[in-house]
Amino acid sequence: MNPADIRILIVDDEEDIREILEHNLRKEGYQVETAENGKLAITLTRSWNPHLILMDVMMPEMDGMETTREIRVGLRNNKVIIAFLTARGEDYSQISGFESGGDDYITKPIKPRVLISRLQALLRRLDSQEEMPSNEGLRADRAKFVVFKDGQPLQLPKKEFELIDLLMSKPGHVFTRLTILNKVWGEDVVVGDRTIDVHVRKLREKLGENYIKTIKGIGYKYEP
Amino acid sequence: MNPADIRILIVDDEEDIREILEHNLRKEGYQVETAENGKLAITLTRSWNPHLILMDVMMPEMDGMETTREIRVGLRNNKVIIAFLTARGEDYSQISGFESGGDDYITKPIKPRVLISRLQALLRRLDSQEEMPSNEGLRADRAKFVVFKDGQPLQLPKKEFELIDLLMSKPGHVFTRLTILNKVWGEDVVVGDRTIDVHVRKLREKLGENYIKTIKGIGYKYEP
DNA sequence: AGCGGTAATAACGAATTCTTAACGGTGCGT
DNA sequence: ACGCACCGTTAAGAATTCGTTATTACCGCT
Repeated sequence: MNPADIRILIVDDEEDIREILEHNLRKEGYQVETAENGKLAITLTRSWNPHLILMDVMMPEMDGMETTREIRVGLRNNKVIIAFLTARGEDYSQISGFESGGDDYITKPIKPRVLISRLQALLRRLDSQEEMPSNEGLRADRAKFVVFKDGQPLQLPKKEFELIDLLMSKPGHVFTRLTILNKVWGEDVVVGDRTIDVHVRKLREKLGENYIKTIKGIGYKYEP
Repeated sequence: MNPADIRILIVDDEEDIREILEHNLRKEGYQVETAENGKLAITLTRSWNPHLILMDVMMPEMDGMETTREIRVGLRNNKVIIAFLTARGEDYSQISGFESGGDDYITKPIKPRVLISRLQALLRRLDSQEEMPSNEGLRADRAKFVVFKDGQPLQLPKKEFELIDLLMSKPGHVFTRLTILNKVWGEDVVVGDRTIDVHVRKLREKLGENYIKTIKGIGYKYEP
């Protein structure tokens, strides 16, 4: 995949580190954003949907592990790769983070050339996974409750957004009406039979007829 | 994926290391083989086709980098994940091995619990690659409610899908009409005698005549 | 209270899917 | 050759499911 199509998010509380990393990664052609704390990282992850996150383990308030967990549970489309940054001295026991969803770790001090190599190795798995949310077609932004259609932002009402977001979380996957009701409306909310249809109708009006497909007798699915 | 289905190859010239690693990985349920040099590693890789290789970087004669290159060029189905073992002191410049196809590295001394975590992280990418499109014959995808015929997706109505899905769940197995009625229509649903036949007819129309076979007096079966 | 926007429902029509019924064919035993 | 049991095929109409519109209820805001 082209570096220019890859979004990397740097999360570190030290400004120096952020700048060094950002500079080196930009030099390679990647898209780069930075966050100085876990909260910002989560927001940016939701809205910007990076392919890879470089996450400092040691941070005040919310550390890398916690941030990682938040990101993993909050994200529907759970494909982001997370690489931890650790000081060389730190004990490896920290790296239980792998069990909370981290994918690799990199020790400081960081040598730029080595970093690039590692990242390329990590990013290789993106290639094998093809289907990455790109700017074509639709993209949902959970932080802003906005859906981008061919780059154009579209403000959607809550229910409509949650519905399309659910469908888009697994492209091609068919969600039964029951599942949709449980996830979007809640476990024990009772609504009429035609409610889902009406929301689908409005989504198709706004997004176009070709994204949501009806599977009669089963439910609906999203296809790119 | 189940540990018992995963093959891990250990490549190291030191017998102690090999034994420690082998013991720990077997304890987790993995299949394990060992090789004491690069040549043996290549042979074993070709014949045994491991999912993951733990490769020592420093070895006499053929080192880990060279072995890796050999394996990468020689293998057709190039899915094997290679993790390097390096002494903590060694310089990272060694890790140009990433560019020769390595996927990760792990520093010695090795702590078993950390190792297992790392491997699980690496092996995750195997899971995400699940669906290997075997383009021959039919494949039913319950998640997408779609049947693939020679790679072409086919949308089937609910009953038809459930019927072919049932038959395909045990290729070659004969399902009696009664069993089919219970599983597809439900325990206490009463339908006419010809209902199944009609659905079989439609399936044969759409999929071809050669997949569903009639066993007179008994029922139907699917054969690939 | 009035307004703007969202959410849910009802009612009807349209489309698809399912079932049935009727008839035809095949094989087997007598 | 005949009857019987079983399956195949077709077409028609039930039954289910979905789409659409209009209407009402709701909620937050000014």
